[in-house]
Amino acid sequence: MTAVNATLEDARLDETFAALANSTRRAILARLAEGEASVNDLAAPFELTLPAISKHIKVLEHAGLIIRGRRAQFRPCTIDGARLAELARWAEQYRHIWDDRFNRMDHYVRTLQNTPNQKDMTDD
Amino acid sequence: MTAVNATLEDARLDETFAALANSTRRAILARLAEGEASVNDLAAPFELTLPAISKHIKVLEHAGLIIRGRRAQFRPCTIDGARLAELARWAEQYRHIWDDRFNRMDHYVRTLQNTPNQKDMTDD
DNA sequence: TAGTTAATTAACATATACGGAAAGTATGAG
DNA sequence: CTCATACTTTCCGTATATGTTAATTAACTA
Repeated sequence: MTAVNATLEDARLDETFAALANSTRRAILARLAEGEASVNDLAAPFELTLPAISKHIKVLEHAGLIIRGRRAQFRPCTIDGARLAELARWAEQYRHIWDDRFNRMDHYVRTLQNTPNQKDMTDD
Repeated sequence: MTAVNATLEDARLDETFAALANSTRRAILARLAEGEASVNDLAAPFELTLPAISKHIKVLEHAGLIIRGRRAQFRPCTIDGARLAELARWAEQYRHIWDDRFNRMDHYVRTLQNTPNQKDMTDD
């Protein structure tokens, strides 16, 4: 049930992960973490053409990772943390896999659940 | 300089994010967080064919998110937390963007340093 | 108005992703 | 050896991603 139906959050995570699966876009995001920047500002460090950067920015915007403004002929970009927060929460859900302290706690909880003092396991 | 050269970690993050940019693969990972499973076990909840699942598993394995064993004709899959930890660390780097407490601290530090957050864009 | 700057869109080439069907491999069981 | 089970690989179609160059739009500037 849960595994076959794609939820709204699934679709959003698809887009977030896909947007971040490119080092140019991650570098753009890193730059925007230091503050607002124009498309030309963002393009400067790269060996790519402006249209290429423009498209990367479009991907980041569509994924909700950045917000775009207007000032004269400039389209200033700002980072938006909401999707990054969602991503961090997603990763945190696996903390017990990679964090030894949580790993031990997880094992402790499992041990408690297997104690024959509980009613709910229908073992026979 | 930093922005144009792709590092080893960049390539690894590319692969990690790309592997996770698919809800089927994330669901497989979620299942494996509960413990080891065979390919058929993993395929059961989906409406996809076995070859499709097999390929998804291959992507997860190549991205280093899971490890595969051998037991008779079974190829049991296990989750590996290293890349997820790397991902969590990557996201944490942006915590000051989305966490208000850190945001205020960030602002306080900037104020102390008297460092302007933005470049001058000749507003008037 | 003509020109400059900022950025996007269009058209195109190439590569990769994702899915199915069919065939192939590997191990265990009779 | 033969069959069943558990997967993987190959082939193929379709869709999306990433980059280029050339053309276009939008807004300021002289």
